[in-house]
Amino acid sequence: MPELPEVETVVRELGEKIIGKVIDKIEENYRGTVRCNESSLFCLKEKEEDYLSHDSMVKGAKIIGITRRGKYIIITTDTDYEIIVHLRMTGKLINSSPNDSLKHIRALFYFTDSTYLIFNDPRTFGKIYIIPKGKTDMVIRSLGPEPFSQDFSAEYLFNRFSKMKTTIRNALLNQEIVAGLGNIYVCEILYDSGIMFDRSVSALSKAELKKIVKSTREILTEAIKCNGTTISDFRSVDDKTGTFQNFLKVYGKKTCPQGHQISRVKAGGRSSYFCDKCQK
DNA sequence: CCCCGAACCTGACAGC
DNA sequence: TGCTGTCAGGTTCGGG
Repeated sequence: MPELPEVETVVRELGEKIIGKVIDKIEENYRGTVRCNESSLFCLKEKEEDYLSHDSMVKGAKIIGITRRGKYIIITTDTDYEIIVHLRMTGKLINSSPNDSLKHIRALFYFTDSTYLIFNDPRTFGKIYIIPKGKTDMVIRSLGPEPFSQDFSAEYLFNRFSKMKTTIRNALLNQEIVAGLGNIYVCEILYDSGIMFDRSVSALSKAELKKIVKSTREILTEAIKCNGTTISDFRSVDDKTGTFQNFLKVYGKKTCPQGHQISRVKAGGRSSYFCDKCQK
């Protein structure tokens, strides 16, 4: 469930359920999922000597808030620590008891009221970070502006793009430029903007950048209303699915709404879908 | 310094 | 049926 609208949906739904609960412990079922050592927080593979017990950091912590920054979920507590979750490709937070349908539980929150929060993640890319308050910036420091903030504007993009030599697709996927976009929404945004994915950023006009900013906000707004996009659903019983996949115009499609053939190329290691008639 | 491909993993699916 | 190859919503690392 990985791009901004999906993360936003998780945050909204989870907030109602877990705020006020007190953590008894967080169990790690797959080594490296729960990170609390600052020196190895972001390492792809946690080294044996970096492993640190987090038991004392979370025991008795009361959850007082849950918010989002980019694709990161930030759970605040009444202790000196915050819990930050990144779902990566296949991570899911599920507010239910462990059961046989959840075959890839990588971490498990035990609450004092005998309920659970399950972190299920087949591909094991997802991570849970336990970080002292105030050091949260370590995780999030490099993120660009939120798409809905004033800071994300045509003017901003124009300034940043002037020094960059990459494509608009790669730039929008870069979380340091703007936080929260992923492959699906970038494809949709560029189609809606009428801009070809491989255009060089420094060659884009202010009018085109304005269109990108507008399309980004419109598409994300609609997707959030739909509770996000659900693709290739190997989902479990009680995690709800989004419906924005019904409104996708190019991602995973054969033809665009104008009836033109959709093309697909590998770019930056992943598929880019586009219409060469609608996008220039 | 910037950029891209590989790496980190498991599962689904198409084709033979 | 069972094998092989490809693909998947993300980020980090290392080589060019």
